[in-house]
Amino acid sequence: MTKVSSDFKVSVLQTSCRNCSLSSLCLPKDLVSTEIKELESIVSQLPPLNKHGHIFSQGENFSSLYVVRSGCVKKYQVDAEGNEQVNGFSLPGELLGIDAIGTGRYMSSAEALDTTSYCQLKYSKFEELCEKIPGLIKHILKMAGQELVAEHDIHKAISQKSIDERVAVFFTSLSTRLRILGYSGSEFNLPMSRHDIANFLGMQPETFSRSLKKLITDNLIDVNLKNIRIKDQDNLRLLAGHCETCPSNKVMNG
Amino acid sequence: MTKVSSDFKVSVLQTSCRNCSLSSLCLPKDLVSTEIKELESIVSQLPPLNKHGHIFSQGENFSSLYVVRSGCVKKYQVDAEGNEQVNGFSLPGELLGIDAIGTGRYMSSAEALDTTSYCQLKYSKFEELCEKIPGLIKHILKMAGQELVAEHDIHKAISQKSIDERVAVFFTSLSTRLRILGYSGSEFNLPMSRHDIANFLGMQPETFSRSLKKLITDNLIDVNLKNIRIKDQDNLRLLAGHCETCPSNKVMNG
DNA sequence: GGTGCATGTTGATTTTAATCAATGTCATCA
DNA sequence: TGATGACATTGATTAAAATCAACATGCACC
Repeated sequence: MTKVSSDFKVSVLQTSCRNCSLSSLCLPKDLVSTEIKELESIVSQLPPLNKHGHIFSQGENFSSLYVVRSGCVKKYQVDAEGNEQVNGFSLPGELLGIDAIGTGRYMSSAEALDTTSYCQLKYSKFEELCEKIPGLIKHILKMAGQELVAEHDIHKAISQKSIDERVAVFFTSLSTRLRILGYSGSEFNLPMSRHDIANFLGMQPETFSRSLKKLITDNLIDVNLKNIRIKDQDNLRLLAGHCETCPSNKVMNG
Repeated sequence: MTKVSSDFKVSVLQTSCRNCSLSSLCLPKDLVSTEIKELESIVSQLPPLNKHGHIFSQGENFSSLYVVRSGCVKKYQVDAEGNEQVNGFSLPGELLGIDAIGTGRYMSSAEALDTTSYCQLKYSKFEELCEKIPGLIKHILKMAGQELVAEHDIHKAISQKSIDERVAVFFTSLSTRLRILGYSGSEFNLPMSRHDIANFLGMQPETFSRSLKKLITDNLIDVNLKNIRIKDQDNLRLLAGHCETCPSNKVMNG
C-alpha cells in the first residue's frame, strides 16, 4: 500500500533548527543567525521512538520540554483506579511538557502512536536563553495559549455537542492542523485507535463507530480502516459548528 | 445576614504588590526589592468592577494580562449560534488573558460575578520585564501550566464522570482553592448562578439541581441558596474521584 | 411592602448514548 | 498460510440525562 501524504512523517535527517522543515512552527519569528545557533545549542534531537515508546511518563521529574518532529504523540493520564483519559494528540511542531513546569513533574504521559522523532529542550538552559532571545518568551506563551484554546474547544465540544458533531469537530480540526503542516487536509491516515479517539471525545468506542457510519451514509466522509477521506468539507465543518469569525473555532490540539 | 469568611473578598486598599495579600500567589518567589519595584511599575490597579462588569470581552485586541484581586470572575465564550460555554471561574490570585498572547485577541470574555477588583499588566512592558527578572518567566509558565492542568481535570470529569461525581469535583476543587486563599473550605457562598455551574460542568441546570438534592440526602453537603456547607469532605472527595467502571464502587451506588 | 421578573426546583416524558453481548476483521507470527 | 489476539463493528437492551412543562422562590424595583 502506498503512503498518502498525510502519514505525519517528515525527513529526520537534518540536525539543524535552521534547516528543519518545522522551523516556521517551532522557532520564534525574526531570529538572527547567532540566536538560532544559541537555540540549537540547547536542542537535542533524540533517537526516534517506535510505536508505544514514551517521551515521558506521568509522575517523572520534569527536566525538559519536547517538540514533536514527526509522527504523532498521544497525551494521556491514568488515575488511581486505572482509568485512562486521553488529553489530546500532538503533531509535528507541537510542544510537550508545559504543564510540568509549575509542578516539577510531568502531569501526563506522552506516547508515540507511530515511529516518532522529537527534539529535547533542557528547561534550565531554555530559561537562560529566554533572557537572551526576546521573542522566545512570547513564542512559548503563544504555544501555551494555543494549548489552552484547544482545551476550551474540546471542553465545549464534549459539554454541548452531540456525538456526530464531536466527531465532525475532531476530523475538521485534524484536517486543519494537517494542512498547516503541508499535508492533505482531505485525506489522511489516523495513527490512533478508535478507542483513543472515542476516549478523547468523551464517548464509547461503539458510539464512535456508529457515528462514523452515520457520517459515511450522510456522504460527509469515506472511511477505510485507518484511512479517512473528507468528501464534503463544508458540510462537515457546518456540522462541527465551525465558524470562521468565532474565536472558539481555531485549530484544536486533538 | 452576616458574611461568612468565604465571600471571596479581600481588602483592596493597598496599592503595592509588596503588601498585597496575594503576593505569595501572584509574585514569583525570591524577588529582591528593586525587582518588586519594577514589577509594581507595570502593574496598575484598576477601579473595581460591579457585578456583570467585564475585564475584557471576546474578540477585543489583546494588550494586557490581568490578575484577580478580589471577587470572582466568569470566563466564557459565545459561539456564532449564541451558545455560551463557561470555561471556568477565576478567584483572587489567578491570571487572565494568557490564551490571548498568541492570537492577539482575547479568546474569551471575563465577567465579574460580584464586585471584583483586579490588576492590569501591560503585556509589552511585561515582556521587557521578563528579561530583567529571571523568575518571572517561570512564574507565568507555572500559571499557564496550572490552567492547563485544570482544563485536563474538567475534560476528564465531563468525559468520564457521572453527574453527581462532576458536582462533587466542582465543590471539592472550589473548596481546595478557597482554603489556599485562606478562606473556609467547608462553608462558602457561590457567586455564580446554577446555570453557570451547570454549563461549566456540561449538564443542564435541572440536572444540577437534582444532583444537589442527591448530595444533600446523602449527607455530603448542606445547601441554602448560594451558601454551601460541606458536611463530609472525605466522602465528597471520594465521590469526586470515584469512577463508574471501577468494580468496587459499582455496588455502592444503589 | 407588594409586583414582576429572573432564577431555581420539581415532575413526566423522551431522547440519547452507555452497556451488554456477539460477531467480524485485520495484522502478526509461528 | 492458518491460527491467534487485538481491534472494530453491529445489534438489543438498559440507564442516564435532556427536554418539556409547570410551579416555587427570592430579589430588585417601584
